[in-house]
Amino acid sequence: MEYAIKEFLLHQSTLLFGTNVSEGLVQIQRTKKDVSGDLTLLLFPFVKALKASPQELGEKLKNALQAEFKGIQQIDVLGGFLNIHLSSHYWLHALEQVQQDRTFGFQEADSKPLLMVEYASPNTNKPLHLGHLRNIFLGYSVAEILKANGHKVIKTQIINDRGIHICKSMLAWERFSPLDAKGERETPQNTGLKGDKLVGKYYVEFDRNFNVEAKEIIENWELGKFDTYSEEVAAEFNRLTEAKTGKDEKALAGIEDKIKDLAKNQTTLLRDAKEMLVKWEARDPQVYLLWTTMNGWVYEGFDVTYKSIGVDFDKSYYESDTFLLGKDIVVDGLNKGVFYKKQDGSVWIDLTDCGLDEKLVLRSDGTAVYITQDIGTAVDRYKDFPGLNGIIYTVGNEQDYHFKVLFLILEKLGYSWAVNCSHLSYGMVDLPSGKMKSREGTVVDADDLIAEVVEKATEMTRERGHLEGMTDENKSHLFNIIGLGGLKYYLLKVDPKKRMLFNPEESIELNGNTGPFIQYTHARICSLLSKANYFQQNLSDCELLDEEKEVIKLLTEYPTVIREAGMALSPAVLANYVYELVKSYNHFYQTVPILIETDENLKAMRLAMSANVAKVIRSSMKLLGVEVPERM
RNA sequence: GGCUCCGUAGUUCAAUGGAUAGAACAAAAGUUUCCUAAACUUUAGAUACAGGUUCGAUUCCUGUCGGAGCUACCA
Repeated sequence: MEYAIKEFLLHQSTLLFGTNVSEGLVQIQRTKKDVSGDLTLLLFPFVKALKASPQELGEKLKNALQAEFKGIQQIDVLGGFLNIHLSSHYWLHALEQVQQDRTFGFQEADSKPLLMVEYASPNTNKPLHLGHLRNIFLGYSVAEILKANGHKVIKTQIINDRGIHICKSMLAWERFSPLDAKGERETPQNTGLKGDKLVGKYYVEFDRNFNVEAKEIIENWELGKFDTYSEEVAAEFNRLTEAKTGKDEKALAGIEDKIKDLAKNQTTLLRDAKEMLVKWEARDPQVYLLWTTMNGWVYEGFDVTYKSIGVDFDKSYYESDTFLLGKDIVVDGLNKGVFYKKQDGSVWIDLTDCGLDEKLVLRSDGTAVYITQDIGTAVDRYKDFPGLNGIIYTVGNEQDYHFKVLFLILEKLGYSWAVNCSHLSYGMVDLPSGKMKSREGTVVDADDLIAEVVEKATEMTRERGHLEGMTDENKSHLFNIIGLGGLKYYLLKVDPKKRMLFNPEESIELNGNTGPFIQYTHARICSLLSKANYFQQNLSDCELLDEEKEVIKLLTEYPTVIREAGMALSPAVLANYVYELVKSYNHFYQTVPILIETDENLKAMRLAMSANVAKVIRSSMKLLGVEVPERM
């Protein structure tokens, strides 16, 4: 309708206004909530272009539109707004269309180019935490939304399974893990610990011992024991004395940090970890075995977590396979003149013409840096998946700059697909106590959190749910989807780009703008439909109440919402939509009788409407990765 | 220092440059002879500050103040 009116105005513009109007002037939008009407045409843009008063214009357009469109029941001219009321007949027809469309809101599958969505991207030295959960839910949901928009999508993760941090937990396990009666060190089997938790424990253990050792070194330095004293340390201590006498507290803290860093570099633990990394790179059999064993534990642990939250990947990439990639591309780029070499042999790209800095792409010793690898992996992925038309990287916004640089480099190297790559950048998750810091132990563990929300859901559902006759298996599935649904919805309803606050109490709330609230409405509709023995049938003409029109109006917006969510890569758009739909349905449910309605036509229509609300709830929540129950 | 992002009710979040800035939570008051009260209905409460562009600004521009991030031959 919106489109038809626009076309009409454009085609008839000479007749109506006496002159041509450009497309941008015709602005039609949904009528604001507390104003009566369905569509609103803005008159302001014409006022300026045509030098006519809004009233005058409004009346003229009102008559023309009413004569042209049968679906228009009434038009109000209110200030600069022309509010169009559409007829019951029109809305009934719209509902019928929603009803008949089995994949309502979705575009034809595989009608759009192949995309890759990368998300999760864990390290194998630590278990997953709350920040990963936002990342994972977001990436998964965006992949689903893109599919709904007709794209073919490959879901992928890149696992950071190598590097000094991995060696740290390996070393700590070798050094500090106690031996059991059989002379074995701790394993997931003999401790019952989840593999990722066990490895994470030793990463922490490394850090603890390493700090102790660094502290001892500093104490020795302070005592004047100079055996490991370098000139640099001596210089820092001199500065420290100066700062102390000058009482410059800011400088003092800086110098102390610097000394700490120097001490850390002197520790045998770090030295040994570095040595281990060198051995790993040389494929030392013993180190390699330890590495594959411990990583294996971690993957088993991750799989448990992934399974519990219902996400999966079509392909996993491992940094141990990809960390050498990209060097040949750099050489290529050097020849093409995209990069340049400095005197020490390091390779750079000059991005100052794009308002950025110069950026290192290869170290002076010829080894790769992070971005080298990223260039290599991106190119590699296009080889793995012919026809790939873009990669979406779900990575925190602290890497905004990195991705800006990466995409620019790819573009400069002449890869045409670089323009289709995008960084799905999301904000940090803060706790009420402030930032999550692994060092301070304020990280919220993913498994713990999931267990907690499910437990809470169990408790609440036992209290007020309708569980009669359900098997234990069904019950535990229900508790699971309520708890998880609440958590997912809580993390997804906020605009991904924005930093958000995670309030543990709110995340398990059941009232208000929450997952369970939406799930509840779905369950209630299912119950209603089963009591009515509902089956789909054609609708007869009838007069609609405002409450009914409101709901149908929202239903018809679903396809647009999916498109918008896809363009913005934002599940939040969908979450806000489904919440609005549910609110307006609940209002209807509370005000208008359904089962006890005596007019069969009306009753049938209300049931049909309810069924389609349930359908859209199911569909949109699925795009968020949230299951909805039929009873709760 | 340079660059980027963010400042909306007590709190957490909404609002393609459009009407009286929406919700939720918390607070106060109500609604079960009726379809699941995990619901619904009321009440009270906000655009950091100062300019500018515009018929019209929470939205765009400039400045101030406040917060966060990036600015590694780390990943």
